[in-house]
Amino acid sequence: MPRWEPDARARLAEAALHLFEEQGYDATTVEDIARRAGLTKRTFFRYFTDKREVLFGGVYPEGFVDEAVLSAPQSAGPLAAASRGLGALASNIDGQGATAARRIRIVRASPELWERQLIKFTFLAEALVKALRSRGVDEQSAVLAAESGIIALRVATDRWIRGVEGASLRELLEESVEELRAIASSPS
Amino acid sequence: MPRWEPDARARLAEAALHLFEEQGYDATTVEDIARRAGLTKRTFFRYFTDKREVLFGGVYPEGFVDEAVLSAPQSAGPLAAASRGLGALASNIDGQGATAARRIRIVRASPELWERQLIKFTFLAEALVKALRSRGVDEQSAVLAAESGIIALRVATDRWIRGVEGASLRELLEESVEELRAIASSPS
DNA sequence: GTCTATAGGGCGATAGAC
DNA sequence: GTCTATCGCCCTATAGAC
Repeated sequence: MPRWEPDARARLAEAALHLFEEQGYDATTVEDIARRAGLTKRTFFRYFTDKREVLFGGVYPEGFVDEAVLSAPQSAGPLAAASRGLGALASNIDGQGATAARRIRIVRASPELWERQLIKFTFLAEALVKALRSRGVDEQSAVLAAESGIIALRVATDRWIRGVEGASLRELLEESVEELRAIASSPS
Repeated sequence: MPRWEPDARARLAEAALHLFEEQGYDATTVEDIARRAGLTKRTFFRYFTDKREVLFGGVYPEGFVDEAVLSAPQSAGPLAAASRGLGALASNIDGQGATAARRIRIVRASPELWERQLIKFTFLAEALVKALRSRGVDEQSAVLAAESGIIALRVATDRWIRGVEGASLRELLEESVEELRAIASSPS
């Protein structure tokens, strides 16, 4: 018998998800979360640097994109390569079942959490830029391609969350990227 | 004789700018700012909802974009119209002198402030989307054009802040938009 | 686990301006 | 008298230090 229940981190994350859904992010204190996970406030801050991180701390999407970007065909331009990377990420989210959608909905409901989400996108962009750079893309173009790709992902996520069509996030991403291309070649 | 010095809001903003530059955002408390402006902490929170807002609260860039977007020629596509709006904003920043650059540098130095900046970009995007919509652009395209334009502005701002070339933000924005168009038409 | 600094806000008191 | 900007006091929660 272990002295503590295992997976303190995961239990805290699940407790937070539940409480944020039930009573909202603001109305939930760190102590509430810790208690529900059978831990103390002090322990919460050992796992997460702040209250918001509990919704993001387990997810490191940067890991997925790297390989996918590098394995894109030589002929692929910067935006296509970036889309490859984001497509891998989208597939992963598609595979996570309902939890991912729950998380996203909570984040969208709170400005504070949305702020944090936006900065996470920045980290994702940095990872994409790094991968594109090692394909020989220049800095400026890499940043533009990475950030544009992420815009497409965000737009796709909007539609995915509303979820009327039942399409996968990955499919919706492809569509958004195509639309982005169309807009960028619209008359100036 | 008025009982209080006028312009409490502006005094607080200037005090914050000075102290953040001098000792950093984290090391500066709201009380420090208030004291320097000859006010109390409580009054600070009458003007700004939180500590970060003191760097953003005076700036409402959304106002500029609307007219510029609507006055773009009929022939202009969504991205061109969005760029018009952002160009008006860039010109305004160019005209603000050194204060704008000081603000941007402080914001870039603190992750917390950068988070807030990102959410302000979201508001700007919403304003752009609204203007584009009233030009008859569909929702999806409007979001993509607005967000892409803002990406171009961000990239341009990076270069402007480094400021080696001495070019105006407006000029750098035009260049970034052209580069964005090139990337979006790169092979898939 | 306790102790402390700070953010942020609720409410009422104050002291001019009108 | 009313109106309004500021202040004072009190409180909770976050976050981190010891």
